[in-house]
Amino acid sequence: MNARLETVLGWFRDANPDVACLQEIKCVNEKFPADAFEALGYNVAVHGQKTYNGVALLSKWPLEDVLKGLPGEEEDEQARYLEALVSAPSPIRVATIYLPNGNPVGAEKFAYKLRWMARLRQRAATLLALEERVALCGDYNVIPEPEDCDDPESWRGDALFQPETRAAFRAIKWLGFTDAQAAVGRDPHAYTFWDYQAGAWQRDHGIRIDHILLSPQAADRLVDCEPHRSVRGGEKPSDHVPVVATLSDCPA
DNA sequence: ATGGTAGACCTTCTA
Repeated sequence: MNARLETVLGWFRDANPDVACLQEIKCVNEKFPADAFEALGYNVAVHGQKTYNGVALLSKWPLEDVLKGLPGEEEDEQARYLEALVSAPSPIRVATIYLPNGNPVGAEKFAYKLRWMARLRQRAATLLALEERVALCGDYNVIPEPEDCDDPESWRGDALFQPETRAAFRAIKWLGFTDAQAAVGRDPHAYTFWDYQAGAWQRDHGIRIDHILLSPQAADRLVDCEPHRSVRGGEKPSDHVPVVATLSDCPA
């Protein structure tokens, strides 16, 4: 996060999002550059962790009902989930999600990924029952369909593309959520991540793993959703690009 | 061909 602060701030000045979800900030709360975002007019909530993981939620509207950590496993100390109510005139409850990578398949990390996804499904069901506008946003580390990657065969053995992983993602979606990028007709499978290695960006060997899931009340307001692909070719890029959803104030 | 890069950090782990 701090290594790429200028890159991120540049994107914020251009895109000017009302709400933003960050993942993999890789720092404790005290080291998150909250003042830089506050200077741009954002309210900041951070659930940080040293070296690994860490998530943050930024909003031009006040944040209420802040929940840090995904419920359901008391001994889980990895900072991968933060949720808050964005108290705009049309409020929306937003979660920033850094779902476990899960590699290698067959080891404890993969079991942890599947447990984490089961817990996310529980939380998602609880949120749906509120019948509010809800957006679950972030790095899901899930390639939902073969069309969401350049070469499905090369991902066959990877935790991001296992049948169990994809089924767990569908199970969350089928509770009643809309995959915002898939729902808008234009480029539904456009990639959101290109590895730093082996010229993945230059060869367009990308994958779509960053998702925005919307409750029915939020999906009713969906106008557009697209990854900001061009930033991947910029200075000091992340290996992920922002996925931006536009919601209207009134039902479409 | 199991390669290659990046970040935070205790010189290795995670992705």
